[in-house]
Amino acid sequence: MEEKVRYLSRIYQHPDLGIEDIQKLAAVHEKVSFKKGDFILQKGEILNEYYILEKGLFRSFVHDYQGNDITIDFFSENDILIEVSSLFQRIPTQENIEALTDSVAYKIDFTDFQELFHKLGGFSEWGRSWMSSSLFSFKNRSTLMRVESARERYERLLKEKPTVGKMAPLKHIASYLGITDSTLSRIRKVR
Amino acid sequence: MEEKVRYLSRIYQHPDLGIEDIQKLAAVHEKVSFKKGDFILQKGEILNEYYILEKGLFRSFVHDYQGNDITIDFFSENDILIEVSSLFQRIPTQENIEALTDSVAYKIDFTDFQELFHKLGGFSEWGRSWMSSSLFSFKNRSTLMRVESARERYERLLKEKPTVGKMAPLKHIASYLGITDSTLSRIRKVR
DNA sequence: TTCATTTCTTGCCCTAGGTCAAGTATTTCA
DNA sequence: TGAAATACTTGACCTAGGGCAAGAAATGAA
Repeated sequence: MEEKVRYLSRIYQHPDLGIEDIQKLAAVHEKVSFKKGDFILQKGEILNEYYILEKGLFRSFVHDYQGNDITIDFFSENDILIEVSSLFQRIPTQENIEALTDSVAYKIDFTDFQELFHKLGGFSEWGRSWMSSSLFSFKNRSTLMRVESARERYERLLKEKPTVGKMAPLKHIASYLGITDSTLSRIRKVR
Repeated sequence: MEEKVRYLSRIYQHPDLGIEDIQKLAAVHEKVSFKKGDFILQKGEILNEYYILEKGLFRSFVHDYQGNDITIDFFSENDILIEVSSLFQRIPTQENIEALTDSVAYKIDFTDFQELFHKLGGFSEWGRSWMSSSLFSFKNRSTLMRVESARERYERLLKEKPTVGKMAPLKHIASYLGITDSTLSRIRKVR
C-alpha cells in the first residue's frame, strides 16, 4: 500500500497536490496485470477508466480507409494509458489499445476520477496540465512529420522511447513513423 | 451586451452551463479588433489570455531548425484562439500567432478564466471537453499526414476550413500541408 | 522437434513530391 | 500611379521512399 502511494506520487506531481490528496487518489487506484495481446479498448467501445502503466508496452492503432493497420501511439513505463476523447466525451472510440508485452498498471474508474476531479482543485489542475502537455506533444509530432526525414523521425523515436525500438515489431514502428516496413528495414541496416 | 451573451452562449455549449453561468462569463469577455498583420503572441512570450474569434483569420507558426516558416494551424470564425501549453503551463511559447485579415474577437484574461474555471463546475467540464476534442483533432491530423497524399490533404483542408483556401497565401497553406509552394501550385492548377 | 506463421530483409523498378531558377502576376505603399 | 516587394507559376531535373515479390530468420503452437 505504501508502495502504491510512493509510486503514484511520482506520477501525480503538481504544486497543489499534497500527500493527503495522493492518498485519496491511491485509494481508488487498483493494481492490474495484462498478458501480451490483451486489449484494454476496442473500436466502438466507450472507455470507462484509464491506467498508469508501471511496467510494459502498449500501442494504440486504427485501420485506415484501406484497412491498413496504423499505429497511433506507443505507451511505455509511467505513461498514462488512455483514449482521451472517448473517456471524457463519453463517445465510442475509433482506436484499439493492445498490450505488446506482459504489463502491470494502476487502474482508475471514470466515476472515481470524476468525483476527485471536482473535489480536489489540485487534481483538476494536474489534469489540465497533463492534457496540455499531451496536446503539445501531438502538435509537435504533426509538425515533425512535415519537417523531418524518415530516418530523423526514427532516431527521435529511439531516443524518446527506447523500449519501443527494442520491443515493438518493425511493422508497428513503421506505421507509427508513416513509412513502409521495407524502408524501415533499410534504415535500420545502415547503422 | 445582449448580443455578446447570445454569441458566447453559442460557443460555450455544455449541459452544465446555464444562462447565468454564461452571463458571468460574458462579464469578463472583452470585444477587441485586430488589423491584418497584428500579432497576439510571439516566440518567447507567455500567453496571458485567449480569444474567441468572431470574424477573421489567424495562423500560428514556428521556425524549424533551418529557419523555415512552418504554419502550425489556422484559426477561423468561432475558433478559440489560444496556445494551450503557454497559457496553462505558464511557460514561454515556441509559436507566433498572427492575424491574416482584419478581425474581431472576444478576449478573456487568464486570471478571470482561472477564477471561473474553479467556481463553475460546468465551465471546467466545458474546458476539458474542448481540450479533448482539440487533442483528438491534432491526433487525427498527424495520422492523416501519414496516410493521405498531398492532394487529399489539400482537399480536406478546403472542405474543413473554406476561408483558408480563399484568404491565406499559398505558401502558408503549403507549409501547413507539409509540401512546397511549387507542389501546391501544381495541385491547384489541375481542378 | 517440426510445421506453420509471422517477422524481417533485400532486389528491382517506379512515382510523388522536392529543388532550383526564371519567369509572370499581384499587392503595397510612397 | 509607378517602383519595389510579395505572391504565384512553370520547366527541367532529381531523390526519398513506395510497391511488389521472393527469400531468410525467428517465433510459436502442437
